[in-house]
Parts: sequence; C-alpha cells; structure tokens
Amino acid sequence: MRTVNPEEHARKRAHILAAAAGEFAAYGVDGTSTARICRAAGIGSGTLFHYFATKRDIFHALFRDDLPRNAEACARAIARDRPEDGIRLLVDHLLTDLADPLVPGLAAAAVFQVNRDEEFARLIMADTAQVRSALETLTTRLAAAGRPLPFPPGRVAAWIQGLLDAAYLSAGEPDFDPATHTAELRRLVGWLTGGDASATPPGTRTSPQGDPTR
Amino acid sequence: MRTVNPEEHARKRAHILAAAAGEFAAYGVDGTSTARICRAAGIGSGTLFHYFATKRDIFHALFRDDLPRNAEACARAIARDRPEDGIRLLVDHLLTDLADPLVPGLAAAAVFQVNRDEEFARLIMADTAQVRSALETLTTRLAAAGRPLPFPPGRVAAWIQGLLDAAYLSAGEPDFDPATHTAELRRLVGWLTGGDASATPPGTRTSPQGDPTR
DNA sequence: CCTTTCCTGGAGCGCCTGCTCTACTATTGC
DNA sequence: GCAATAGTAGAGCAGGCGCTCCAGGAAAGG
Repeated sequence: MRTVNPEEHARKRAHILAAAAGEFAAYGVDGTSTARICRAAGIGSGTLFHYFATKRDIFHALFRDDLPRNAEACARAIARDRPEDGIRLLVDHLLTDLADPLVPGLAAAAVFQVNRDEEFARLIMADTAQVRSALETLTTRLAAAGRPLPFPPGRVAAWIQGLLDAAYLSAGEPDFDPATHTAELRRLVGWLTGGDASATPPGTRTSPQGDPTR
Repeated sequence: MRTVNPEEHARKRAHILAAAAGEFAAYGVDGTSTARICRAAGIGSGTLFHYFATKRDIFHALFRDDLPRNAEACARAIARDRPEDGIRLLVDHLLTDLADPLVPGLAAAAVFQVNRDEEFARLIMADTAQVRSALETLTTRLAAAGRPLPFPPGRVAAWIQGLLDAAYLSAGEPDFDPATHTAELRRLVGWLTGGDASATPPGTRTSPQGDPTR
C-alpha cells in the first residue's frame, strides 16, 4: 500500500492555483488555455488534471478557498459589542487584498463568470449572502440604537457591499491609490451608517487623510 | 457602376449589432462564436465579415456608437447655469439604460474586456475621461461656490462615476430595483456634492422615494 | 441591354482547444 | 524486496474556432 501525503498534495495544489491565478487575471478564464497554466506552473497536463477535474474547477477553487476565512470574519464582526466596530472590522477585512496587483484582473474575471457560469454564481452568491447577512445584522442594530440611517438597514448593507465590489474593480484604474480610496470609502460608510461624517470640517477638502471614524 | 446605399447599409449593420449584443451579453466575447452571431442575426458568415472586420470589432462598435451621444450630454451638462443641475442631468443620462435587461451582461463583458483588450480599453478610457472631465468641472464650480464637498472636486467626480459603474454591474442581482437604486444613488450623489441630503428627515428611512434634489 | 460593384451564403482551411490515455517513475506499507 | 498506488510528462484526439474565399444573385449607372 501507499497512502497519500495530504500536506504535499496541498502544497502542490496551492502552487498550481497560484500560477493559474496569474494567468486568469491576465487573460480571463476563456482566454487562458490549460496548456498555458501548465507552462506557468511548470507541469504537464497530466499533472494538472490529476489535481483538478476541469479548467473551470481551478477557477472555482481559487474563490472557494476564501469562503471559510470570510465566514470567520463575519462571525468576529457580529460578536463585537458596538455595531460600528463590527462594520469597520468587516470592511477592513474585505479590503485586505486591495493592493494586490492581481486583484483587478481576477475581480473582472469573477464578475464576468458570475453572469455566465451558474455553478460559480452560486458559489459567489453564498459568500455574498453571508457578508450581506452580517452587515444587515449590524446595520439593524445601529438603527435600533437610534442612528439615523439614510436608507433601510438592508439597503445600507447592500450599498456598503456595492462600494466594496466597486473598489476592487476600480483598483485597475491608472491613478488608483489604495490608501486614498480606503480612507474615502470609510468616510462614505460613515455617512451610510448615520455617523457624523457628514459634518465636513473646513480644510478637509484637500486632505486625503484624516478620517476620525473608529 | 453601382453606388452603395448608406441608409440600408446602416440598417443592416444595426441589425447585426443588436443580435450580437444579445449574444455577447449572454456568453461574453470569447464565449460567443461568430457562427452564433450569424445564426442570431439570420445571416451567413460572409455577410458578417462584410460589415465587420473581426469579432472584436463588432464588440467595439457596440460601445463606440455611444460615444457621440455621451459627448453631447456632457456638453449640455456643462452649459447649465447651476452646477448641481448639470450633475443631475449627467447622472440621469448615464442611468438611462439601467433597466435594459442586456445591461448587466454587457457591462460585465465590458469590464472584462477593458482588462484584456488594449484597444477597447482606450475606447472606454476616452469615454470615461470625457465624463470625468465634465463632472470635475461641475464639482469644481460647486466648491468655488462654497459648497462643503467631502473630498476634493476630482475625487468627488471619481466617486460619482464609480457609483454609476457599480450600478450597472449590480443591475444583475436578483432583487435589483432600478427605481429604488436610482433614488438612493441620487441621495449619495447629493451627499458627495455637499448638498443637504445628510439631514435625514424622520420617516425617510423606509421610503424609497422622496429625493428633493433638483 | 450590359457592366460594374455590392451583397450574400456557405464550404472549407489551418489552428488551437480541453481533456484523455498511456507509459513510466517515486514513494509508501508490509 | 515486493506489491500497490500516487504522481508525472506528454503524445494525441475529436471538435470547435475565427476567418477566407468563392461563386453567384441583386441592384444601380450608362
């Protein structure tokens, strides 16, 4: 008998995934041939299809692996005493990879794939629903505490999520600055959650920093 | 001799473009074969390539045709006396097609293509820059008039544009309602332009309408 | 009428695709 | 050391691709 070494297996799998991520980000799913992934990973096609059933499966795995981490972040956010802290925590977590150069390409490929590939759509939907639910719980708590939200709690949650998605897509623009964008996004979230961010102190107009929300 | 009939030519071209738009929205550029476009348009491949040089060219034409209309809208917006009217005009113009069922698919395909196809990226960039410039002119005028913008005028313009893009992408979500989304977006734009939208009157929290900005 | 050009469908070409299959080596348990 | 199986490379296959090319119908000018 010979048993499988799960650790080595996972390492090799991750190696292939990393190589595939670069190709998918650059050329998309349809635009990336399996031969290209093999070349990038330095393996033969036999090896590739030993680890993954289909090309689509590779792309799915790239996002499926993030699901548990997001679930954990949601749980931590809800556990916070002050809802605004939870929202801040969740927003920060979801913005972690904003500076990753692969992100815009992968985000574009993902948005595209959601409209095309039903199985992938369900995968992403599960993740989205999870985050949405957490955000809605938190915004509902804010509303219950008397915060004057501009929209119903569910809609506020939807907008926060929309802003996050938009951030990842705009990360590919030529003069994109993650720090500025993050700061401004927090400001917008502050307004959406009924914070005092609407009171604009004079002089802030030209300063990219200076967000007192915490 | 025989002369070309430009009117008939344009009609046929538009017919092919309409058919292609449906296919591109459903399957993307790579996922749509030229044979499929031919079938959808009820023509042979000879005809298709008589009107368009390449498959990519068909996709480009789909967006290139909108450029002059957007330019005109920008000009009209800048010509307005009150900058907030101009912004409102431009935002409304850019949200015209939000209810079109093809829009989410085409937007996804476009976002994807921008990251892949350099020529298409330049095409979209030209359109984006044009709108951005108009918005920035208007927000700068607002700032000069003493309006307390939350960010520098250029950044406010960028955010308005980002919100518009996000709207088109989220238009594919299951419970998307164009009217609600538009109303809320105008509210956000109101805040971004230093309007009084931040003062939340009680009872607005559950009302999807009621935006007094004009 | 004839000529010229536009317009058209579809056969077909060369190429590339995702994936399978086979032959082989490396590593494990006994 | 032996058997069993995990892991690997790459040739090869069937099918689909974008696009070309050609033969002929349709329509305009003279």
